[in-house]
Amino acid sequence: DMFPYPSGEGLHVGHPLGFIGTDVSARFMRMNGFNVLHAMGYDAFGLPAEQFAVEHGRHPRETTDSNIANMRRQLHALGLGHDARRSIATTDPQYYRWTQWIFLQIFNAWFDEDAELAGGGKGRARPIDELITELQSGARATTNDLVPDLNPDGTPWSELDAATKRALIDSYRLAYVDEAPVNWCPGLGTVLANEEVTADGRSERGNHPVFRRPLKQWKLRITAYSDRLLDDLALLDWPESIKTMQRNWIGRSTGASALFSVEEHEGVDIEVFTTRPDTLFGATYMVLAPEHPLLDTIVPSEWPDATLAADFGDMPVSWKGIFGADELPSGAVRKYVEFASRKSELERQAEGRDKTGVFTGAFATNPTTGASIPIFVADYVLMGYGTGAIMAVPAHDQRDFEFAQEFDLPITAVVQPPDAWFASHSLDVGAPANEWPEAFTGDGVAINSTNEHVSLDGMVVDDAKRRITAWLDATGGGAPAVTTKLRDWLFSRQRYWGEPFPIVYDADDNPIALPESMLPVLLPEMTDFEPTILAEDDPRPPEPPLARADAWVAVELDLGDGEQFYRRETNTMPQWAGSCWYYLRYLDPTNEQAFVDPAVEEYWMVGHHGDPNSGGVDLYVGGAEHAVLHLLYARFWHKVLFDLGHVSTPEPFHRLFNQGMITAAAYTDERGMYVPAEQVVEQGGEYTYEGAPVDRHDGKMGKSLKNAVTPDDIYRDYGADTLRLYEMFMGPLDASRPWNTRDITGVHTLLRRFWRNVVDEDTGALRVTDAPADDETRRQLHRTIDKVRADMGTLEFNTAIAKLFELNNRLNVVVAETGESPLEVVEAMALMLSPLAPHIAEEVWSRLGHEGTITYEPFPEPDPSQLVDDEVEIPVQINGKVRGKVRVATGADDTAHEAAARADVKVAELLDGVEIRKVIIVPGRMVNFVVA
RNA sequence: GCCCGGAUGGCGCAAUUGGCUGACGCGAUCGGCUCAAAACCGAUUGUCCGCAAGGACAUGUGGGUUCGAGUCCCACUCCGGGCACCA
Repeated sequence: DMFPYPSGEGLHVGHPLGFIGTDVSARFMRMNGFNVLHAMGYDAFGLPAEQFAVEHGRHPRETTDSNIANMRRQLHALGLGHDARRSIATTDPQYYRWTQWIFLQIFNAWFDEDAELAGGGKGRARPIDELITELQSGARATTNDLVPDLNPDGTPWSELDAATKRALIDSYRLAYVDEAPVNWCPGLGTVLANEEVTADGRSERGNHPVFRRPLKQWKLRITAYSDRLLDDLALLDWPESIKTMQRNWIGRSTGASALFSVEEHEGVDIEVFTTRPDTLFGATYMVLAPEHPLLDTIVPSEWPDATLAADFGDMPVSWKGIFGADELPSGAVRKYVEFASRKSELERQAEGRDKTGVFTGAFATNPTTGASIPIFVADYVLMGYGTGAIMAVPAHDQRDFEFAQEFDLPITAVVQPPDAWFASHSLDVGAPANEWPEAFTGDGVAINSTNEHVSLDGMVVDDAKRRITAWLDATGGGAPAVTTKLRDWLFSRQRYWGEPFPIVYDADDNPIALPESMLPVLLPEMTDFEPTILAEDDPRPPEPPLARADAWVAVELDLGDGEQFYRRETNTMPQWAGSCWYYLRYLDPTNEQAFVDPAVEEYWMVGHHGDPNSGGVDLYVGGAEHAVLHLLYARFWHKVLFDLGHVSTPEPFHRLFNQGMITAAAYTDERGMYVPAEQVVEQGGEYTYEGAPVDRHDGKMGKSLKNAVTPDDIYRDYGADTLRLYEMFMGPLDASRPWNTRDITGVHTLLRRFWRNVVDEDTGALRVTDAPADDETRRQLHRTIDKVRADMGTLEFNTAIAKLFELNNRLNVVVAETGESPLEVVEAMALMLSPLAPHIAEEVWSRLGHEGTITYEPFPEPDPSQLVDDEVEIPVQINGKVRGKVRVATGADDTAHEAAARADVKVAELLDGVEIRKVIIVPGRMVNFVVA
């Protein structure tokens, strides 16, 4: 009858706040009658299987099951094991099958920008068959903005050849093969999505350098959904910071497009996007991205020294680029393009903002001024954003300003900065722009912006934008435009581990979807499944491990045209594919007829949280590190499934809660190297390691900082309940918290004292009485229930636990005085403790004589009559300083409050003989005398 | 550089959302129990002045609004996170 110490085995936990927080809130919700599906993360099973396999030189499939079993043991050790959880193994053939099935839905869909949405707005996915019908019937034009050169003349469908028809349809698909510059990471032997590359140009996993390289890869058309992904954030109960991150990542900008005609090339226009169309008159040159398709067209055979516009005088030598002044334009441009494409993101970063570029030899005409302006190619313009070309307005854009200084290009002010701006730069008011130290990007009045058709002069920026955009629109030289930073999602990886694509290629290299009946496509057994790691400068294309499985790659199938030979797609899907829909599979994990039964899906996903707007998972607890990865990708897949009628809510996760991480003190020596934290000695605020002083700072627990604390010792010495309770008591769940082992004794004491208030440890007998609690204890009990209930609902477990401490402290007093605990208090205590410390609560519950488990008992309800007091103590202030305290009856009027306050001896003394200017009374709160 | 958070005792953190700052826990100090230590139990614990009663000062810094500011406004400092040549 000693205190029970539930424990487990082999525990390694990186950041268990989320697991335990999820479990505690799930238990609480279930006790309140919610239906709870407890889905541990798809890859929450410790090491990702593939990484584990590579580190241990084993086949991933061998390791996954033991990996999951290991995680189960860990969860059990934390007291997280209970029957509501369901799990699915990522190796489950059914899971492969339905992931591939969803991919086929995406592949066989297109985005109709004009289709009405049920909830208002436009643009949704539709089956590709409907597109084909529209094309055949002529209801839809056969030109396609997605790939403009497929059928530029709009030749009718019936006159197109089969190859063009097929290419046209493929270009509409939400999943498509594209040859374009991608993030190539030789260190991992695979390509990566933009979201998986860090700001300093390295892979998020493994921290290897990443290079840009054109490769043929699968992409998903997430950009089609950028408006809805942005707008629907309003429906969600998510942390504002995550919403902001998604907004920034999608990066919608509004502005205008404008056409600049290329001189000497009849009918060739360069389209630019700008958020500052009001500065069009100040465009003194243009820049194309190194990958811009028009480069080939416009570069002349000779440098145009003779034809340079008068403004530029002799062409500066620097314009010919950094590879020698004797190059012809084509050579200079080609070498520059090569130079730019070979640079890694890391090198770009290291070079800072230094502007490089080459003059293409061609000129364009500024549509407002008619001036000839040179066209450059430079890598500060990115092909992936806007149109891959810009009009450069050096006076009002800092990047253009720096480039113009580097290359001696004219800088013309078309917005007048305020006088204060000139003053702050020690310039005379109205000084010409080529004397400025930086571009002026603020608001001001347009100048130098008049031609014979339009004038902006005198207008503020917003008015000028509207005016010039209207003029561009009217003349056909441009239009209002919206651009986003979001790019299509690069979806293929050169790894063994991952779902194979349900795609084969025919003799003409056309991708063909496998029929549903041929799913799942399983990975072949291979002995060598490691990715091909290439040197950074190796020109060979990356080879996926599956390409080496010859017998698997070549297949003979009947796909409608009789038996034919096909070649399987050898890339695999990224880890995100599975995590994009696992929450749906958890609803119905053993279903072999569908990825989820529609009735089951509707039961769990629709409107259980009382908010009809978004639906989806009621509460999703997870880390903020997935803000623009999993949480964006899953929203995208879910919306496609929604559009195609496979799920019934527009969003996957209604309420998102980001748990914090457990950090720990880490120490660095003089060289900045981490030293083992457990061997650091503290003495009088100074920290030393092997006698040498070290610096202390906080960091995420882990191997790299040498500061991991394994909870093994904690649950061995104190039990899993104590560990759970400690982690929930450390502070708010959404904040990262430093681990401090010695703080554990506090919560352990709470459990031990509660246990002793129920059980006599010497005899094992209950010390519980049916007699009612005294009035004060009972009032405190109901107040505690009220507060704990509220705090649990908002996931504020730390303050809920504080209240349980207080109630148990009261119980200590009662037991000390009477030798017994009132049953009503003990039962409520056990119930309130149950989500937080399930083992001890269950044990107490059972000892109290209850048959069933405490897990399904409803959470206690407060008695409202116990929550109100007859009297309340309030402070009496004089000039805002507390000078006394008085008791007033609940609901007393102002007069009674003032009378009570004046009756206080000390207050009366201080008020004696002074002029009272005003009396502020907040009933039930305070009385304040304002005196002279 | 831009966008989010945050800063309260020796420490982790509370504060009914403008109304008694520091709940609860850790640590520390003193005491009890003990041959002794651990465990356990009790008391004290924001700082300063004071024997005490009591008083003054205190929520990163400097201003402001208010009868009253940890909370609201303005300017700044530091810490954490995210983004970053996005036209």
